[in-house]
Amino acid sequence: MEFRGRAAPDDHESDLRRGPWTTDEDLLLVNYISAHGEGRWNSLARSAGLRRTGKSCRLRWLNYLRPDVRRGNITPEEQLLILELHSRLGNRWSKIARHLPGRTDNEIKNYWRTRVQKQAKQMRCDVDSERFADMVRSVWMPRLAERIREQSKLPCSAETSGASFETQRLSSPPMPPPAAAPESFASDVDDVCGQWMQPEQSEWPAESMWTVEDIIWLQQQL
DNA sequence: AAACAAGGCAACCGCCACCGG
DNA sequence: TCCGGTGGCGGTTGCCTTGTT
Repeated sequence: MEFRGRAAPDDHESDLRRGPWTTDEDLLLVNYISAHGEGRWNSLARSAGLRRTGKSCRLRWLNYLRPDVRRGNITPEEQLLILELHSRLGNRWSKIARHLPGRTDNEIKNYWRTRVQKQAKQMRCDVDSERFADMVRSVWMPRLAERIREQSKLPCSAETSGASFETQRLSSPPMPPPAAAPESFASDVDDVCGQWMQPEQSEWPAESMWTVEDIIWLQQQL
């Protein structure tokens, strides 16, 4: 993947580079960490011959170069989990990320700030409002769970479905019906909800860490 | 085809907590 | 106790891509 994001010239004052990482820098960092391990980021940066701050190296490694980083679409299960955890933890992105193996706090934060806040905006309400939180709990999350369950019932091909989907326990009780929502608002949700989940439909995940039951259990812990 | 707007996301910034000397 | 170094975290920025006019 090519590099994007803020571009900045070399920092001539401190001889430190900023901005997008080059392939060579990535290689230096990966090779150094595979040989010596991670940690002590400032000295690591110097020892590896990188003209970067320790912070920059750490961020690059954690968010991009780490071998177990998952990239690509946030799956519906992950969406549901993010909504669930955010309702309990708020903007504690790193804590949320710990429940989604391979996802970084940065990625989850970006997801929230782009996708979720966009939907809140379309519904003309504040993303931090109780009204939006209610709608997420009572409409979007049950719908996501329903969609996940529907997808899991589809015939599974080797290409499109991983083993964890096939082994999902489908005898879980149905989700409780959504709580009553103001009618006009609910119709807004109908419009928006489809758009929200649409991008994921064409690329169903090859595997999922969480079953529907896991997520329902999480909801019941509320 | 060109211009413009909006979205996505990598990377940076500032603050804070922790730790060892 | 103080202080500097380090790492973690949430918020923000700004470039590139994609969609729209």
